[in-house]
Amino acid sequence: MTTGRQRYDQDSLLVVATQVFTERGYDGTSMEDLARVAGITKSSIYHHVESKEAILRIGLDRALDALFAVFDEPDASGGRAVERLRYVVRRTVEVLVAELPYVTLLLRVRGNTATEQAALERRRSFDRAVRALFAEAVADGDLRPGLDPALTERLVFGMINSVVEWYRPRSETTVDDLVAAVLAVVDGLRT
Amino acid sequence: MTTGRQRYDQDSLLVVATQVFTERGYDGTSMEDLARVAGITKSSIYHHVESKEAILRIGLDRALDALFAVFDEPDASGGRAVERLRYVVRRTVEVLVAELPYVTLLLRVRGNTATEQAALERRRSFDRAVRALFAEAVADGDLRPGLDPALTERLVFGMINSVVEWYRPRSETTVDDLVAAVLAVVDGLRT
DNA sequence: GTCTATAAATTGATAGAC
DNA sequence: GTCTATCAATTTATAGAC
Repeated sequence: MTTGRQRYDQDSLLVVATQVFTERGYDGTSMEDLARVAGITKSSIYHHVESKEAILRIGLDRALDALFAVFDEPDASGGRAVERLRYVVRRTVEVLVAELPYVTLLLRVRGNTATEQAALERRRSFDRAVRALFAEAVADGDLRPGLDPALTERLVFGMINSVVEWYRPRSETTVDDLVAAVLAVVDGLRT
Repeated sequence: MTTGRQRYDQDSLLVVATQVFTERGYDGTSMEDLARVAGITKSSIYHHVESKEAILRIGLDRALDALFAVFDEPDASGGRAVERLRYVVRRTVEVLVAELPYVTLLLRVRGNTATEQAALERRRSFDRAVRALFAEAVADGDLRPGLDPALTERLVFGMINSVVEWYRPRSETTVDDLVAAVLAVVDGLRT
């Protein structure tokens, strides 16, 4: 809390807006709600952003960019799919926590607008990439035989995504605890 | 599709309304949207239900009643917590699929109204009961030592709940496939 | 059980002053 | 960068006829 009245630019406004969208839902938040929380008027908000939907788009892109960046990271897995998979799982959890409000926003999108539909398509693209890793790890014989790669990917990443529903930074559970618990589940699927 | 015009009572209207709420979100659905999909006017809807929020309440109660009923079911687990836990996991997945639209509605509630807050409180109560089972199973030495019961419960039931995001009856994946895949993950945590 | 008509409030967004 | 004032459209809900 700084002394004196808050003054906004697009970035600082995005922080507040994403927070409110995450708490009440995008559709459940009116521009008036947003203005009240931000401590400015609706008009002032429109000075920084084109529309309510534009705020959503910026927030969603931030989450998606961060998630996709994981795939461009080099890792020391030595080419084994199951190790690459563990790396992607670990980093996805870390990104999810680091960008918690934005990833939460992303995971709650329903596809009601073109902006939301575009975000959902990028999400599906991410899932497909992870699914390929599961399939490869099963083919390598590193995950239990008979395990359905697509189904398992949905369950494991559904589990990871569910973290946004309860995890709060500064709680007793550290990110490393979280990563360890998630990897414990994944390792339970190994041969 | 029956011949002739659809005529509604509260139950048949609830089916349509829950479907639309689930697709677009409760806040993202207007009574006009609902009327259009149902093929009747807004006024007609108010003949069957008191308010938009009342529809939500009925749907949420249906999901919560079905989930809590699992705990009242007798099972042949012989008193061992880990077996009781497997039973609850299996039945929760089955109930989730059987009452898919209502459970989906429940899992998307944000707490914006008193109705939603009451539903969230009942959900937390369900989670506490499951968490106790995890704790007991760890204490019995039937789940990996060092495993955090509360954290693991959140991850496992987050995984289960995530099923509403993609599972559709009549798909290739049967309920039994789904239950088997979820139990495979749980069994990976056993000693 | 459904309709037309309408009310009262809220919504996303703009004009223009400071 | 923020404000007051305002708009047009939409929203939840009601009155009363058939």
